Amino acid sequence: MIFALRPSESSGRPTLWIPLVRRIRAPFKSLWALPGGPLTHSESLQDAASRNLRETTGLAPSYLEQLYAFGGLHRSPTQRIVSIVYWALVQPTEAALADESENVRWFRADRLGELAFDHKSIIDYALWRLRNKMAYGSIAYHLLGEYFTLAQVREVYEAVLDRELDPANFRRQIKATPEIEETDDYLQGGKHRPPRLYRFTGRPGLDPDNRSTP
Amino acid sequence: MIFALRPSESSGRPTLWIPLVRRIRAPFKSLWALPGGPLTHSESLQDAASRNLRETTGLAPSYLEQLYAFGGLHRSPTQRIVSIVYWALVQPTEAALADESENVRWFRADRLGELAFDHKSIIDYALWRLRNKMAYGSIAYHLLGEYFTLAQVREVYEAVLDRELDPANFRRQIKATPEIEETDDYLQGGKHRPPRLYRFTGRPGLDPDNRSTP
DNA sequence: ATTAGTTCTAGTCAATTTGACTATAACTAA
DNA sequence: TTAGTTATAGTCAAATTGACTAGAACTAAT
Repeated sequence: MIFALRPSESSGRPTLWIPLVRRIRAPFKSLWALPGGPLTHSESLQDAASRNLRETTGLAPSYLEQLYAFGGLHRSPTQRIVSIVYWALVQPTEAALADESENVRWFRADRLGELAFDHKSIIDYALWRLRNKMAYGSIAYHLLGEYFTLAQVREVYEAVLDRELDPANFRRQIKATPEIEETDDYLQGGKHRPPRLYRFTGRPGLDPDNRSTP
Repeated sequence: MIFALRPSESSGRPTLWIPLVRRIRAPFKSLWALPGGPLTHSESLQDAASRNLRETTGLAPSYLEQLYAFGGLHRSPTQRIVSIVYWALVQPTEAALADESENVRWFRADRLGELAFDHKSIIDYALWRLRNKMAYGSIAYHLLGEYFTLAQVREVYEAVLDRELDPANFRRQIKATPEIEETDDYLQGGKHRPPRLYRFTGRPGLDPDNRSTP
């Protein structure tokens, strides 16, 4: 499952979106579902997740982490399926490259209708995890490009946590984290005072199993 | 994998221990390994973890949570194995019931020799997660019995975080959490002033997949 | 050119939390 | 009765947080 920022149609402020694929066969034919597919014998879990994302949506996300292994008995009406779910955060430039078609479309993460299987509850769990990671951790930057303004970081927090934050206090906290590096550049072209650009220098926080194909 | 508190042989203070089973066949014959076994078609992941624990160690832990799904290509020299690992915290009364034998023995979690497969690194990852959960969250109480003193809680924190904590300040923080309930009883039989007993009223924090066999 | 409007940014100040420490209460063992 | 030890409450300064003020720096309208 993939999270990316896109401007909301109504307010224009950035909100969370995820791409879904339409099922073309039973069960749940023509319902929307998370992209995915089987694990082969010659790839690690993470490699399989990457490959499935690429094949279904064309995306190659920079941040990919294991979410959870779902293995309830009745997740699929036809057979017993164990899904080891990965989640990705993609930067706006990456997200723009996603193939969109009749059977692949982006949806607002907080406005989903009925989905195939238990995918709705999987997404709800991922949203909960995302909010938790955001509260303590440096994950927001993977939804932004290499350079960003502090106001953009704040908008990410506001979108995910769904509440407004005081700009001055937020800036003070972010500037106190050593992983955020001030650059000498400013974002030009805005309507008001040009904000300074910053850069994230931290590392993604590797998964324990991340040693992919050696 | 199972964590329990036991007094250290040297200092007598409580430390983390885990039970391991000796492998009786190749690969890694006669090395110690985490208990585990295959998933059958008719049980959820959590049920399978419970059953495997019961069959190998006789334990029925009250706290059981998914740790991570390990799926690297070379975890086993003979075949490709995906392990969905669960971890449990057991109370001292439960831990005392564990079958110990020639092929099942308890080890100090921080003093392990060579283990079968990648089980050493799995345990290291679990220890890291345990420390993280301990720092923010109410997980320590699952290593204690129903009633406990604040000094016992502090000893759990000290064992897991591996540093000493100021008794007075620790007490202040714990007493500020609403999930800790003061009782009218005191622990008798100690050598000094009898400490008050407390009770944990919070819930285990359910897994997303916890709806076991319906 | 001036002004109004907006965002960016730095700073103040009180309230809250944290860390280090002191003091007293309550028990056991000598 | 006293010494020793743990339990518990409290103090105080340092650090952090939340609410707020104010000036700086830009664009767009007049």
